[in-house]
Amino acid sequence: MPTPSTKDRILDAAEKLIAEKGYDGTSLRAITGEAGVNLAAIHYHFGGKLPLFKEMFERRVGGINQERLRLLEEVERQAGDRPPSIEALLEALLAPALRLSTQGDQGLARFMQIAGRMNSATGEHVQALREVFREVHERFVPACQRALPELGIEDLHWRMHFVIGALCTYMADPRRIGIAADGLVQSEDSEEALRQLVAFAAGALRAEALPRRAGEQGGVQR
Amino acid sequence: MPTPSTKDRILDAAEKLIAEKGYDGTSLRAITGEAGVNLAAIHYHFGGKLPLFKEMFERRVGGINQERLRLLEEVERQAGDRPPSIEALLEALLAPALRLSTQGDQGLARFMQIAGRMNSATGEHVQALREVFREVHERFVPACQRALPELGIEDLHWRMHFVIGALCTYMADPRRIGIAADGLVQSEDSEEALRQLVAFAAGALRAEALPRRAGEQGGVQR
DNA sequence: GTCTATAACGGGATAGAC
DNA sequence: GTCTATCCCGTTATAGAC
Repeated sequence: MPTPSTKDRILDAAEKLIAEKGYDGTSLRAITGEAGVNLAAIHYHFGGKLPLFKEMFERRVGGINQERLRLLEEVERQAGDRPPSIEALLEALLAPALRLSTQGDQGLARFMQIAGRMNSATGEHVQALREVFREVHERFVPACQRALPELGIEDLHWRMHFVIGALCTYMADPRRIGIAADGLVQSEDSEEALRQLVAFAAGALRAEALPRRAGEQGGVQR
Repeated sequence: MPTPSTKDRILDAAEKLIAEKGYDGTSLRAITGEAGVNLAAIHYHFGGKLPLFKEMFERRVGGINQERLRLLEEVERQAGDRPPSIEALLEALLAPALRLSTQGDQGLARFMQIAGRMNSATGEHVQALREVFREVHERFVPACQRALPELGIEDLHWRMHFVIGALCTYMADPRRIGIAADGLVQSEDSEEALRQLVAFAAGALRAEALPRRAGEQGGVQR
């Protein structure tokens, strides 16, 4: 394989370091050190820290979201007129994110960490990139609605948000659940993670809504 | 009400700014500016940025976790010999976090944002504080196991992790779901959030595990 | 396209007067 | 307990040689 270009070396180094220390915690100098390039090279190729981050992010995210949409179309095609199964839809949404983090190179795994953290992070670098997921969101919500005709649209929005939250929390640190469970769980096996998360999310989406309570507010009796 | 002490003004200012810009994105100088105190006062009272963050965090987190444990004991007491309902357990875990963020002062709401973000953030300031939640975790997992005797302990660990992920994602930015749903959702009503998240998590925890697949890896047919 | 050198600034921390 | 002044370092960004 050919030696990566300077640009790619910078992108790879940024990916690695930002995965470890976050955007604010990673200096351009740290990146140049890791990449073995000069500080000025970053400004030459990217124009600054924020554009570098954007390009680093966009390099990866497109493929993942395209794969999600491709799988979604496949599920819908196979379903024909019948509503698709919610498990199949969830797998289309979740599998690319979970799977590409171990099938591809190490850079992809690091990128997934960054993406997972971005879901609940703050800062301008985050705001600039959040809309990249809008198309996926807007395609999957109606599809899930067809799969779950009994579920109100409000409830569905809440629940999709929670599902994404669970996904991103896992992605942000795939090892942590193994640590919390004292090694009882093979938390870095992406097929196991997918199996677990699909079962979890399908059960959650199929749950009956709880009744609204008459303002008593509190009390655990039930 | 008496004028808050310098120490409290610093803590309040740190809370506000870190909620907006994160730990790395908030400078001590920004905090002194917001609090109307001198830079040296921070070092005098706290000894540095990291100790300030720790004290800011510990000021709030203890009460929330104690409330969780108190509610858990109440649920277990009411259940007696019978296994408690999973909804009651989830409410004990989730209600303090969701409710205190709107019942208390604004500082509490900000704190909950920080805590939610810390769940999937990186950096040393995070690592230092993660163990504060261990006792809650270690008390709730067995309680949920009693409520769900059919669920394997491995599966339970995965699912509790996902539930916390959904909770923290909501806490990290309670308005975002309302934005994503185009105002269809009253996302800042903590009682509604509680109702939604308890229903979601109860359905998720009660779901049947999916079968392990025989290594075929991929394919959405089902 | 890559380098050195440096500008211009902001960061956390601290000494010492009051 | 609070202030000023300052140290020392790291930050992004840029000018200009090669």
